[in-house]
Amino acid sequence: MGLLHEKPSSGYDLRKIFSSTSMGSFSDSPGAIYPALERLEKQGLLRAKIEEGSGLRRRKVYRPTPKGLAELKQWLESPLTRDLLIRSLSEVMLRFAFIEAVFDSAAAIRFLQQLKSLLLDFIPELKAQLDMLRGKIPLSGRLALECGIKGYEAQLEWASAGIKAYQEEK
Amino acid sequence: MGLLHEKPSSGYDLRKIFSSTSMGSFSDSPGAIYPALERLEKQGLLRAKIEEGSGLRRRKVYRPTPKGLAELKQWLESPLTRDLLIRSLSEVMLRFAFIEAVFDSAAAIRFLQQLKSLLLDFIPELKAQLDMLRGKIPLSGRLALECGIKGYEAQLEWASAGIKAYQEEK
DNA sequence: TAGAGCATGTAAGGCGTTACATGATTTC
DNA sequence: GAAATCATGTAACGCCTTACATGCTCTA
Repeated sequence: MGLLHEKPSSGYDLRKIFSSTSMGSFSDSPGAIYPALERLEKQGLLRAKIEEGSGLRRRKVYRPTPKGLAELKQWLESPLTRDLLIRSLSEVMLRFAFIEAVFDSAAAIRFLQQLKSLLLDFIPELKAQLDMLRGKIPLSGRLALECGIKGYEAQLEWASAGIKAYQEEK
Repeated sequence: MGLLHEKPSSGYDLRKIFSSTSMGSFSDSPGAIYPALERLEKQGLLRAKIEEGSGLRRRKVYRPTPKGLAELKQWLESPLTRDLLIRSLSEVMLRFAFIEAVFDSAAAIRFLQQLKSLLLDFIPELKAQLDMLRGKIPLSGRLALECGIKGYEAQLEWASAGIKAYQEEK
């Protein structure tokens, strides 16, 4: 939906995008894409338009309906939760990637600030867990937890830098 | 399989583990776990033993068969690829988490070294991509790519620190 | 004896995967 | 005219999700 809002496209276009860039690892298989587009059309979130003109074979170009755009906006605006951060960082980044095109840079800043405060709460808790576990678990377990913490710290720095970058842009 | 090698368990035990710790986000639903255990048993990778003794209700405790352990080892030993790193960091960390229990700390060091050399190749390429894209894509797109790079850099540092930690342990 | 927790399971529906099928158009 | 590429689809199969079902055991 985000991609189609930026540029109305056919299933084949989406396949090319998914197979060339490793977009959060979406499937580029036709058996996934075409039925999914049909489902979204049936739900009234997308509308297809058949293009014939340009000498090539017919293409079905999809674009979001007003209802679809509303759903997309709702998804982008839904509050970030710790749960989402743990289970699906890729979804968080996907939302960030589309937020500027659907709203504006102010919305992107708000998103980054939300992410930042979530991380500022979360990281100390993880460190506390790590301290409690010290000595009780094998080295590999401790290291794995540390890897997670380092990753979140890197994200925190990144979010701060991102906020600055947006503010300097203006 | 990794969990069952560390400690033979029932489906209920696994559900508790998956719901309490957020283990790479495995599903704790009975409709996922019980059929999966049955499939693995049918494939000859697990063997179930019914425990009755301790006054509680019957429990089916699963443990890997020799064939299952061999498969587990093969999975843990299969070479790390860039593709896996991009698509499923959680699988990489899962493998690391079990490698010490199934093999030994020397294997864990080898794993970290493999990860390190993969990252040393990969990070400069990502940076080159970022440079090429500079000015051509919206700020949010550039930032998203930067977030990925920072994450990989954090992992690289972590892997180096991990190797040191193992060497000091000895 | 009612309820909470232990423990295993089943059924319907949804969606992704792999693999195959089809036909149009461009290129050599 | 053969092969590659464009472009859309279908079918079988597998697995997960949600929700429901079952029955045992311990505690109040």
